[in-house]
Amino acid sequence: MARGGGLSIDSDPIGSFFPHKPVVLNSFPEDNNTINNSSGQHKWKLGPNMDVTVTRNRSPSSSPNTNTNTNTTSTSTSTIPFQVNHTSDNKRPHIDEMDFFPNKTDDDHNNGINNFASASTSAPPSLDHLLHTHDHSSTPAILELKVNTGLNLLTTNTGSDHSMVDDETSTNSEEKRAKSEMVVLQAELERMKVENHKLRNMLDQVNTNYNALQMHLVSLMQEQKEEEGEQQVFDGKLDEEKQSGNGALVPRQFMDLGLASNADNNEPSHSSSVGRSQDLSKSPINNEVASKEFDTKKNGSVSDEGFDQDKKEFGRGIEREDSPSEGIAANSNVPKFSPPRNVDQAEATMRKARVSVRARSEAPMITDGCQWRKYGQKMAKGNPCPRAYYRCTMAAGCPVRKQVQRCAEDRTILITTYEGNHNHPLPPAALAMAQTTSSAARMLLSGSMSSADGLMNANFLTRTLLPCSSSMATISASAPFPTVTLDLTQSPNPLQFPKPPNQFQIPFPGVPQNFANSSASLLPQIFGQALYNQSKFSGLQMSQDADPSPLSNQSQRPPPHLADTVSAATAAIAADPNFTAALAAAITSIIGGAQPSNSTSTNNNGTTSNNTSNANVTSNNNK
DNA sequence: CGCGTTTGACCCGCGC
DNA sequence: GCGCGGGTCAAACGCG
Repeated sequence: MARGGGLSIDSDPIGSFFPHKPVVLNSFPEDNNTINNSSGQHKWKLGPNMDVTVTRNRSPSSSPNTNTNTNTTSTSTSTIPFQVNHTSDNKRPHIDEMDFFPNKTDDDHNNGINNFASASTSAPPSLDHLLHTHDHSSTPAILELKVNTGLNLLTTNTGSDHSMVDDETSTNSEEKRAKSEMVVLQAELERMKVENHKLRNMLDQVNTNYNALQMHLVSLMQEQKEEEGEQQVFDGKLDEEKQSGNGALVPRQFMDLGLASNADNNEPSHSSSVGRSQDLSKSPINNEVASKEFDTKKNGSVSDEGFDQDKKEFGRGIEREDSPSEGIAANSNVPKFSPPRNVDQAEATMRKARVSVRARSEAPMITDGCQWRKYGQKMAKGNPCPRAYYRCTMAAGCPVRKQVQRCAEDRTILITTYEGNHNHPLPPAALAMAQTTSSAARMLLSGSMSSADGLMNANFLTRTLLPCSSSMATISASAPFPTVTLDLTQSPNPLQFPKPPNQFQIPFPGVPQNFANSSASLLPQIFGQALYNQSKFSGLQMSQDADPSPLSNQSQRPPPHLADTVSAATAAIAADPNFTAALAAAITSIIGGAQPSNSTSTNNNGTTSNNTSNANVTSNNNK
């Protein structure tokens, strides 16, 4: 292939791999997906068409249930069949026994009660689990539960009764002793039943409260986001004028795949960096420290325990200039509840967090409202489709990058992986995707704190987002890059709405335009809100609620009808047989704009954003 | 000529 | 130490 050439016919290998051939749906394409499957993963079914994969950066020994994946990976893979009852929030779903707190550190143990509190706040199912697994109490949380149940008292009583019985055995018959024991055991059983009943009631109440709060918060978020979006559309030109006039950036909205609460967003000089020294040299306003320099200094300058290990653990590419004292806690107005070490770990995790969006599209790239410049392309192992690397060019030195690759199994699926934090305001057209990915990243952070959280988050996500439809979230906190995958490719119910097996669905023929528009506008918000909401609930994220991100700045307003919104969205999803195609197009349409692709897929309803950079459509379109 | 893409080379981390 | 794979660089190149 000849070099260069912006519009050469064969300049887009990614697009060229689109086969226009039959696609097998619902075959759990992640099995061979190089992005989702790059390392050890936990997979489980969350529903009829609901597969969630959790991959965690842990030592191989931390995964007790190890199955070999189809791909040869360096980390172990665990598959956990996991059925979740979506129909009842207050009913106890039967969850197979899992270790929600594997490999807890002493610090975690010391905060067991807090963990338990956060767990109960973020995901009620964990309580169910605790109830089921209290016999295996290896964590303070479970021990605490035991104490509350009064089981210890029962045990004591049993012991004393035993002694009484033993005293009587010298004078009474063996039968009397047996009877006494039986009475004691029956009494104990009754007590346990009462305790169990109480606990169940407590659980129900907690669930109820949780759901109420959950809905309330999501509704608040929803309302606020809508308001904010309008406000930003309105203010867009003003901000631009300010920037051009004063030369000072007025942060309006940042796409934040990292810690949104970090003040980095307001100070690009403190933003996390995925760039390298060469990039920095090109960027006059970029204050990022070159990664190589950092690498040479890090051992000396970074004394925080565990950080170096984190660097190794997450592989190369963790480039942060912030001292460990900076970041979440330092920039947060909320006191830290977690040990600094955990914060650092989480921070390192977030700085590496990636959000991957899987969507069906023939277009070479999803138009997400940002401007991207392609800087590389590589053949990735296990995927005949090349992976393209793009860098955000909306602002000099913006560290955000994305990778675009087609799924090996289903080349109609375009996998876009975002990494890094924008150091510049985003156009309104980019907000939807930015907020979605940002929220997903936050969720990933919360999920990365422990595998338990990951499970709970995924569970929460599916329960909250789409209680009656397919799962779209994959948590892949894998080494080296923890990733949240938003899977927009699966139809909600393949049995109800079987896809035409041999064709790629063009989004809008046959799809009511209003659906395309409505669902397109709803889904990213739902994703973002739910994900964000989830993250706010969980563990470490609780300690950084002083989130400077626009989402967190939202004023508290009366809760609107979020339930209506969600239900409307899910209904729309469920009602549309072309769900996946429409959804793929939805993203492109909602975020901005004109999909310049000349392909037959996506969004061509002419919805263009007048203020968007519609970037990316480049020569890659054809191929 | 500027801008963006292409693509081989290079760097780095990791596993053996 | 070596090879592999992911990620990035930057010169070459084409288009407008």
